Amino acid sequence: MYSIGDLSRKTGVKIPTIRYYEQMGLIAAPDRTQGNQRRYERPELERLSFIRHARDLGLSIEAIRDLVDLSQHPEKPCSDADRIATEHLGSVRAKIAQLKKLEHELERIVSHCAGHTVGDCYVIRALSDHGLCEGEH
Amino acid sequence: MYSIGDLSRKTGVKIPTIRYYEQMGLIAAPDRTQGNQRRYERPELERLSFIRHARDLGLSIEAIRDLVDLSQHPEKPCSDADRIATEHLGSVRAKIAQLKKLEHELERIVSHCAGHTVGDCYVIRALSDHGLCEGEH
DNA sequence: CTAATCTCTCTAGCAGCTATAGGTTCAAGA
DNA sequence: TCTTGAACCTATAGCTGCTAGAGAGATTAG
Repeated sequence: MYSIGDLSRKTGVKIPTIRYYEQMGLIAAPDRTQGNQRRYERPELERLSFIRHARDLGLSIEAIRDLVDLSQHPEKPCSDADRIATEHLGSVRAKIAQLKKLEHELERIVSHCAGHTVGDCYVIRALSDHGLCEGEH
Repeated sequence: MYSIGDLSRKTGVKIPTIRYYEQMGLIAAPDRTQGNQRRYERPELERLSFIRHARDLGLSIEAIRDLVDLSQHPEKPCSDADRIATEHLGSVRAKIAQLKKLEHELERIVSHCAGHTVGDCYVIRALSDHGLCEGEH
C-alpha cells in the first residue's frame, strides 16, 4: 500500500505529475481510502517507473500510452513496440541534425563579431540580413 | 503600405503570429485604416524579418526582444548582443549533447530487440527495467 | 486529542503559437 | 455605384507536459 507521496519518492515522478498521468490515462485510477486518498500497489509502481523511463528517453505521452498498452499483452508481436522506438530514434536524429545546423550558423555569427558597437556588430547584422547566412536554417 | 497579409507573404510569418508578436511587444502596434485594419511600412517589414530570422535560429521571444531593442541603438556596445548569441549557442550545444545520449540509448535498445512477442521484446524490457540501461538519460 | 504533515480538487500559468467563430472592411469587376 | 468575395478584425480556446497555488479535508505520530 503506497500513498501518492510514497509512489512519488520511489519513482521520482512528482505528485501532480502522477495525477496528471492518471488523467491522461497512462495509469489506471487506483483504489481510494475512505477519506478519498489514492492508494497504490506494486504493479502501479512498476508501471509508473516504466513511464518515467520512457519519458526520460523523450517519448511522447501518446507513444507511451501505446507502449503501456502493449506491455499489458505479452503474447502480442512486438513489431509495434519496435516501430515506436525506431520512429522516435528517427525523430531524435532529425532534431540533432537540425540543432547542428543551428550550432554551425551560430558559431559563425558569434565568431565573426569583431565590432564594438551595435552598429557594426555581426550578430545584429547577420540577423538583419539573411544574405549573410550560409544555408538554410 | 502593406496589409498584414502582404507582410505575412513577404516574411513567411503567419498572420496570427504577427498579431501575437505585436501583443508580445516584439513589433510596435502599427497605424490602422479607418476600418481598423493594420497598415505597415518598410521598417516593420525589416523588423519582422529580423525576428523571423532569430526565431529560425531558435532564440526565445525574450532574447529577441532584447536584440530588437539593441538593434534600435546602433551606438551602444554590442557586448550584450554577443552574450545573448553566445549563451544561446551554449544551450544549443547542451541540447545536442543530451539528444546524443538519447540517440545512443535508443540505438542500443532498438538493435537488441530480437524477440517476436512483447513478452521477450527488448524495447519493452528495457523500459521496464532501468538496470538494462547503460548510463543516465 | 492535537498538531504537523499529507492529500484532495480545481484553476491558472508556462512557450509559442494555431485554430475557430462570428463579425467587419476592402478592392475589383459589372 | 453596387456587389461580391477575399481579406481582415477581436476574442477565445487548444496544443504539450507539466507546475504552482488556494483552500479544504485526511491521516498519523506522539
